Amino acid sequence: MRDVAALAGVGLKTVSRVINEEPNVRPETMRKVLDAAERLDYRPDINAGNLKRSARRVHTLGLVVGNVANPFSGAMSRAVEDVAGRRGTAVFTSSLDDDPQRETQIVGEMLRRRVDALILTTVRRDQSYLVREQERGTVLAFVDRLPSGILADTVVSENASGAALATRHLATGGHRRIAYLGDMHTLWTAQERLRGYREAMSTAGIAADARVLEDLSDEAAAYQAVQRMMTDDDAPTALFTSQNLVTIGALKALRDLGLQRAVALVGFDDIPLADIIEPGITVVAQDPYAMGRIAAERVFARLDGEAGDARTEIVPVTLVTRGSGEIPPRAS
Amino acid sequence: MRDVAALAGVGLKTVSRVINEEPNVRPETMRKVLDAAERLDYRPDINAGNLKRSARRVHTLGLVVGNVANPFSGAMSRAVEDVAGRRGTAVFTSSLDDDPQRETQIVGEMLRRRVDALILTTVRRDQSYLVREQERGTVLAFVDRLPSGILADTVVSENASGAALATRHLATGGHRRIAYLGDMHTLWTAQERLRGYREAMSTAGIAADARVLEDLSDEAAAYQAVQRMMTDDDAPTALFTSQNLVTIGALKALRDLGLQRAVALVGFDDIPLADIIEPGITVVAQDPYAMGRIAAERVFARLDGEAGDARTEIVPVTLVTRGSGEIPPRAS
DNA sequence: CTGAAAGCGCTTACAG
DNA sequence: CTGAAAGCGCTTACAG
Repeated sequence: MRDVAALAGVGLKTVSRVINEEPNVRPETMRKVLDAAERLDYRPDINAGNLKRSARRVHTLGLVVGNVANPFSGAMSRAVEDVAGRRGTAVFTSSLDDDPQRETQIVGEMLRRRVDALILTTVRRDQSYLVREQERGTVLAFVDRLPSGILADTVVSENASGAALATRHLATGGHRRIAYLGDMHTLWTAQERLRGYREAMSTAGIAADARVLEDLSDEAAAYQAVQRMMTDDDAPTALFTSQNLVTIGALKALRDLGLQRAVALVGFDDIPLADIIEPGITVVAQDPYAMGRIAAERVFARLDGEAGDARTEIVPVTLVTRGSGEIPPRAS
Repeated sequence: MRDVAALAGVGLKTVSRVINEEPNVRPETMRKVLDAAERLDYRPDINAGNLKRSARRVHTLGLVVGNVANPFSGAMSRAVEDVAGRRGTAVFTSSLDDDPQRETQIVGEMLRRRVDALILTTVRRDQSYLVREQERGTVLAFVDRLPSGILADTVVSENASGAALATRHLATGGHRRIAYLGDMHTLWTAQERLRGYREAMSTAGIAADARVLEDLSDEAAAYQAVQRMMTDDDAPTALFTSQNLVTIGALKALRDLGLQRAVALVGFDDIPLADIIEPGITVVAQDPYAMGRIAAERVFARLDGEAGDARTEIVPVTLVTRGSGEIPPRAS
C-alpha cells in the first residue's frame, strides 16, 4: 500500500479510501490510485486491516459438519456457503467424523484463525468449553444436534416426532414386529429417534425393547445386523432404520437375502436415488439444506445485532412413501 | 498478549516464545506465562503474527469445487481436508456452479484473506489472470479440469480413454446405435469424453455424429433428452452418459419408459447405490478422493520447496460392470 | 535464558 | 476532499 501511495503521489489514507470504496475521493485522484494499484498488482491484506478495524469483523465463518462426503453434510455445507457468499463471507469447513477429540481440535484451529461465528455439529458430551469464547463475542450456532452446557441458537430436525411418524406408518400398515436400527446411542439424534420409536410403539400397544438395536455406526454394521436378525424365527416384518448409512446397509442385506419385497423398510433421512430402487425406499426425509440455511441466517442475524434468548428452530421432516414402507406383513 | 506479559511479569517476547513453543524458556517462567494466559483466557491472533512472520505462511488453503452437494465434489473436498488437516492447515471451500463469474469472484475473496495455495476446479476459458499471483508465491494446483494460459500442477481423470472404454464395452456387447449424452461442451472434461467416445466408435467402424447430444447440464435436461430420443424409429439401443447427473436423468427416463431392462447404459463417474438398482448401473468410476488427495499432496510438496516443471497427474478410472451395460441390443 | 526496539500492512481518530 | 500520527497484536533482529 505504501508503494501504491508513493507511485500515485497521495497519502496512505487516500489509498485506503479508494480500496474500501469510501466516499469523498475526487474521481481524478481515484483514477491515479487505481492505476498505481494495477501497475503494482497490489492486493490489499484484509487481515492487516482487521487488526485495527473497530468492529473486528473478519467476514469469515467456521463450519463443522459430520462428514462433507455424506450427502446430508454436503447439502448443509452448500446452504451455509450460499448464505455466507451473499454476505461476502468465506467459510472454513471441516469434518468431525464423530470424533470428540477432533471437535475441540478443529474448533481451536478455527478460532486461532479468527472467525466471526462458528456453526457446529457436535459430538462431545459438553460444549461449555465454548462459553468464554461466546462471551468474548464470537457468535455460535449449533446444527443437527443440541449442545450441552451452553446456550446458543440451535437448528435441529423433528427427530422424535419424525421417528414416531415412521414407526406409526409401519404399525398402521399392520406390522407388529417392527425393529429399530440406530446409530451410536451417545448421539443426541439417535436417542431422540429411539424415543420417538418407543412412543409410537407404546401408543400402538406393542412391546418395543426386544427389537431395538443400537450403535450401528456404518453401513457394514447395519448390513451384518440385518443379516443376523432376519434368520430368527421371530424375525421382524418391518425395519425402521434411523440414519442414512444404516438404511443403505439394511437395504443391501435385505436384497442379498432376497427379502427386499417381503420386509417393510422406512428410513430416517433421505438417500440418493431412493425413488429409482425397486421397491422405492420410503423415508422420513430431513431437509439438510434448510437446516444449514437457517443456521447461517441465525448467525448473521446475531452478527447484525439481534438480541434475545437463544432460539431452537425445529425443521420439519416429511414422510415420503415410495413402496418399501407399504409392504404388508407376511402371514406367518 | 500485553496483558499476559504484564500479569506474568515478563516481557512480550517471552510470552511469544511460550505460545510458539520455542526453546530456551525456563520451566518456571513458562508456567507463569501459561497461568496468566489461562486466567486471561488469552487466544493468540495468528493473523497478527503472520503480518511480520518471515515465511509468511498462513497455513490456510483455498479449495474451489463444482458443488459440495455433489458426491464427486464431496469426496474431493474430504480428501483435501484430510491431507490439509494432517499438516495443520485449514481449508476455505467454495462451490463454483460452473459459473465463470463466480470463479474469479471466489478466487478474489480467497486471495484477499491470504492463502498459501489454491486448489481449483475451473470453468473459465483462461486462467492467465492467476499468473501474477503465482509469481508472487501463491501455490496453484488444478483439479478435474486442465487450466489454460498458466502452468501449474494438475490432476485429472482418464477422461478420453475412460469414455472410449465405456463405448468399446457397449460396442463389444453388440451395440451399434450408441448415443452419447454429455455435459456442456465448453467444459474440458466433456470435450475429452466426447473425443474418447468418437475414437471408440470410429475404431468399431460406426458413424458417431448423429447420436451425439451435448449441453445437458442437469438431471432434468438429460431426462427430457432421453424421453425424446427413445421415441425415434431409429432409437439407440445403448446410452453412454458422460456425467453423474446425466446418468441419473437418463436412468429415470428409461425407467419411466419401462426400458431400463431393454436399453443398455454405461455412465461416466459412479453414482450412489448404483449396485442396488435393478439392473445395477455399469459405470466407468472415477476416484474423486484420490484426485483431491493427489492435488493436496502436490500443493504441499510445492510449499515444501519442490522445484521443477508443472506436473499433470492422470488418475485411472475403472469399468465397474453391474448389469445395465451388459444388456444386449434388441433385434429390431 | 530474557527483553526493549522497530516494524508487518493496514485503520482509526483527527486536523486541515 | 486529503493526509500525518498513533496503534492493532504480533514477530524479527538484536543486545544482554
